[in-house]
Amino acid sequence: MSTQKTALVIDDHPLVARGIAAFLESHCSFDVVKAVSNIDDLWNVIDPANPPQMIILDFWLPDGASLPMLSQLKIKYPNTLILVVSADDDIAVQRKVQVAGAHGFINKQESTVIFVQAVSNLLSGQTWFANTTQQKAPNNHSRELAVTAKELGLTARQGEILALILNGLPNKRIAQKLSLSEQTVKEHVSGILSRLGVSNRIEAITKLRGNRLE
Amino acid sequence: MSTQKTALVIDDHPLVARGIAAFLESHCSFDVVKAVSNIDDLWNVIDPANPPQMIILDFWLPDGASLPMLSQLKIKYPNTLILVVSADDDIAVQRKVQVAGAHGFINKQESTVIFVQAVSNLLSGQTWFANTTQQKAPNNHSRELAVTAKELGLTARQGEILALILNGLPNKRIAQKLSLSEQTVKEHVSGILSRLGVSNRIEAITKLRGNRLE
DNA sequence: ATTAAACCCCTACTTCAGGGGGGTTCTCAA
DNA sequence: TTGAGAACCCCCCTGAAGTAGGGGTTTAAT
Repeated sequence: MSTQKTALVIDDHPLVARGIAAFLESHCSFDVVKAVSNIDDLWNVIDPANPPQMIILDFWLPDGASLPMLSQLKIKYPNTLILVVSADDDIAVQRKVQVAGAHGFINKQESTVIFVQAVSNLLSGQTWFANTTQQKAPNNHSRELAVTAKELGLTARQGEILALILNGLPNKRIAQKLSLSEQTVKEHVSGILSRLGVSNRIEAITKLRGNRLE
Repeated sequence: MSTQKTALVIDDHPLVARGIAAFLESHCSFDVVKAVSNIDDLWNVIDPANPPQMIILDFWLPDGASLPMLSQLKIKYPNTLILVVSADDDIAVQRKVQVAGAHGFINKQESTVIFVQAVSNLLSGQTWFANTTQQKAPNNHSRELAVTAKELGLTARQGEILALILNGLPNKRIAQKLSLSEQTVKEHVSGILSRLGVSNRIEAITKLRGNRLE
């Protein structure tokens, strides 16, 4: 139980909070994800002796309460990762939460795959903030639920193999289908797994569950 | 598959859409809940021969596209229930969607319990609008569904373990979680696999993808 | 009282998955 | 020209997954 990975979602819309929590539980390797919609509830839900590994915080809480709350969270639970989500893509908002000490900022319009990547980045000790110079391009082109190999940072071959993995094929059958040696398939699989930040194909499947590839 | 109960969630924020979909799958009696974030995708996702029982539609889509879309949906799929959700509680919004033919309207700030009630009301043929001539029928039939119950020939323990398998947990962690020996878990896994007619857990996951265990 | 089924544990054993070494080509860019 | 990256192949090794034996308990039904 000391190894329980827990997270907490704060959003003033209960349905959204519960929904994101459910998503995190099924896609991001958390054991328990709680959801709160009321700012007062927040402090009751957190166990001071065992704070969550990560808090997903909606930026647009009533009365602009999110930034002060962020500061309080940083003080009380300095080891908790804080990922701020927002519905608007004003770069000023990101800068605000960044200086306030959040570990990551992500737009609600981002695809779920990007969201999963952001979460795993934070979990591995990195941060997640949009680069103000580039960005923009990838997600405007619609089709949010369909994921391309490029969006995942995969090569064409890797994307091809990932599609077969997601269909449940073992390496041997992938090799037959693509006329490759099984060893070569393993190489590609290893590349895919490390790129996705998972440790085996099952995690890859459950992580990308609900998304179509290509 | 003709008895599959499906729903569709439309929200321009992918995470919210997927989150609500996950919530519906786990808390309402739907077998499959799809999520789309792009208006163009909507028409591709719907199978005209087998439209979803219910569509959850975010009111604040870009360019005010929700009302025209609502009308189109009513024409093409008159039997599909439409529940509109919105972040603001302007009564005028509700009136608009009501005259446009929606079966229900609910605020995102409502508790999840209310949301579940609204969904089951619609499913039972009633409507759900605030402030009008309707009363909150308190849980007329609480058929807590059977989304994908163990009634696929699995014992209680097997269902419990299958749920963990579908979340991507390896045998060792399943054993820890249930305080069992790893070997015992393997026994149950073997039982599950032969019962489901698959040869390994990956096939089980891909076979049951989209279904949620209780 | 006996049987059956669900549950639990053990020792093997085989196969697969994934990581670690080696390599080889080919292409593209500095 | 050199170098980097992608795609391909091979061998070895660890560990997980799954099967097949062997035990055992409890509970419910016959």
